Amino acid sequence: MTISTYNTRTGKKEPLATIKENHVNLYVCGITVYDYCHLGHARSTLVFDMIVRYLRYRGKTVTFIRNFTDIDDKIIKRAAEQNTTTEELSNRFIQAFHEDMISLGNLTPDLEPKATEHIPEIIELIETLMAKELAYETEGDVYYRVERFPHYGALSGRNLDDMMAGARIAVSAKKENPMDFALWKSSKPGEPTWESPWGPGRPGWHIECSAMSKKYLGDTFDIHGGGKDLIFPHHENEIAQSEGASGKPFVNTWIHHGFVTIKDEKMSKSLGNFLTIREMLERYPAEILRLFVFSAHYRTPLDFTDQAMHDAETGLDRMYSCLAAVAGLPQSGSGASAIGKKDRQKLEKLEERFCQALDNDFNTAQALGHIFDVVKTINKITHHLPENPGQEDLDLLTKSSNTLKRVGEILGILQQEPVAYLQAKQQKVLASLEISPAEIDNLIAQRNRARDEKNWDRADQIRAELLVKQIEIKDSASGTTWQVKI
RNA sequence: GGCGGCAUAGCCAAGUGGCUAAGGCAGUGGUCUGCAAAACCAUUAUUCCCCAGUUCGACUCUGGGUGCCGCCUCCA
Repeated sequence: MTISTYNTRTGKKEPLATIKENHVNLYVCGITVYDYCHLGHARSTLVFDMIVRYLRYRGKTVTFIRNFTDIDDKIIKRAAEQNTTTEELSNRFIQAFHEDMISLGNLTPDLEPKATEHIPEIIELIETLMAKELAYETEGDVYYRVERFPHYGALSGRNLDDMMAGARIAVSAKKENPMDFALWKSSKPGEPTWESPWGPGRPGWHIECSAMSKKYLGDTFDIHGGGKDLIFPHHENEIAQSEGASGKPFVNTWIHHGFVTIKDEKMSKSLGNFLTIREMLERYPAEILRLFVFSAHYRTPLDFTDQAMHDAETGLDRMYSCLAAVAGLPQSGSGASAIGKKDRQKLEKLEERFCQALDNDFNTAQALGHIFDVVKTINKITHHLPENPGQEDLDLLTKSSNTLKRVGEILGILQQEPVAYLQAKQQKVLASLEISPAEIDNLIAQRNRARDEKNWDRADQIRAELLVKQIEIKDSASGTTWQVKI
């Protein structure tokens, strides 16, 4: 089995070929740190978290780099507004980002380089471009000469003439061509600056990714990722910079994920229709958010609704209930096997089917379908298990439950103790209710007395009373149990 | 205007040139129960936006149309 990925560069799904066998060098564009991250950023980190986990699961070693852009116009502006330094501001939001990552349960990249810590590398790269006449200096600014780079626009499928026709580019007298972009910007008084051959200034937006990826991964590496909105101009410009300087191919595989939308509109800072990760996690546990994000393929838009979150939550409860049921089975039995061939196969093939789905361009939606399919099968089996089950069947159920947890780990779900998960959930809701367990037990005792007297009206009345307070009761041969209605 | 993507049941969402069009949520009928709940069983798209073409055969390929979204300015 080979892993195939959709490559933006070629526009096709293709087998993932790496430069070094069984090693993947991955560079993901991180955030510009001037504010809290929203759900769209969360999707980005979750998607690459899953990809890294899966590649490692499939036996590859992965060098995972995600940068911080900690100097740019927005940071300068925001710092001025808050009467602080760009350094303080960016450090504050890097810290916030790290907190968010921990809350989301994401792995930490192997390296999280910052632009401001790579100024010498950036200057060196610009000097190379200057020497090749791919860049020019005007009044302390340095621009990239896009007309000199023959493949400019190849990644995003545009050409310079079309883009100029679009004419949405602010024409600057300093530029030879309106499409030329800044590599180095001269600084205004009061702005953070670094010394350079072109005078005091700071790097442009795109150059740090070229400089840092080169430093840590070399001129050519395996996968470069980010949101679809980075294809143009950010990644296009990175290619122009890196390939212009090195003369070698920059990246073999480009992976771009889709946006999170609200009411089918892109969630973005400029539209103001965003929900920060923090706000989100106050409302829903991270595991539910992960399930929601992975319920759609990473390249399609993902529309956020409370209904969708509710669906994810119900689905997760279903998975944990299934795991809890298996955990509650006896350890041993001496009966005959009762699991049919078809069901047995379904359970045994889970891992294989899960991998097939993820091999196919990380199709998490399909993979989750297989998980639910197995959950359904396990539920069916446990429900029909005879009083003295077969040892073989018990072993298969335990094994399947472990497989569920193992594949769940790739998505960052199902890692809690199932019984504890369900209890914690009950308790959380219970804490917000206006009834104590003692009161509930008291009412159930009263109801059971009524039932013994066959006073069904009274019994039903108590049950209805409890239900109003979100308490559901279950009568069974071994007594009455209750749970919070979720 | 240029470039790209999407359109599958009430909602969400996979998928394939021909075998039953996954799965989740919601709904309905049944088993169980004093009645319920939970769980389980069954059931819910003769059909995949519309039109034309290619093909023995298309939802899947080609062309056209419609609608929605994104990028072209900062953006994950």
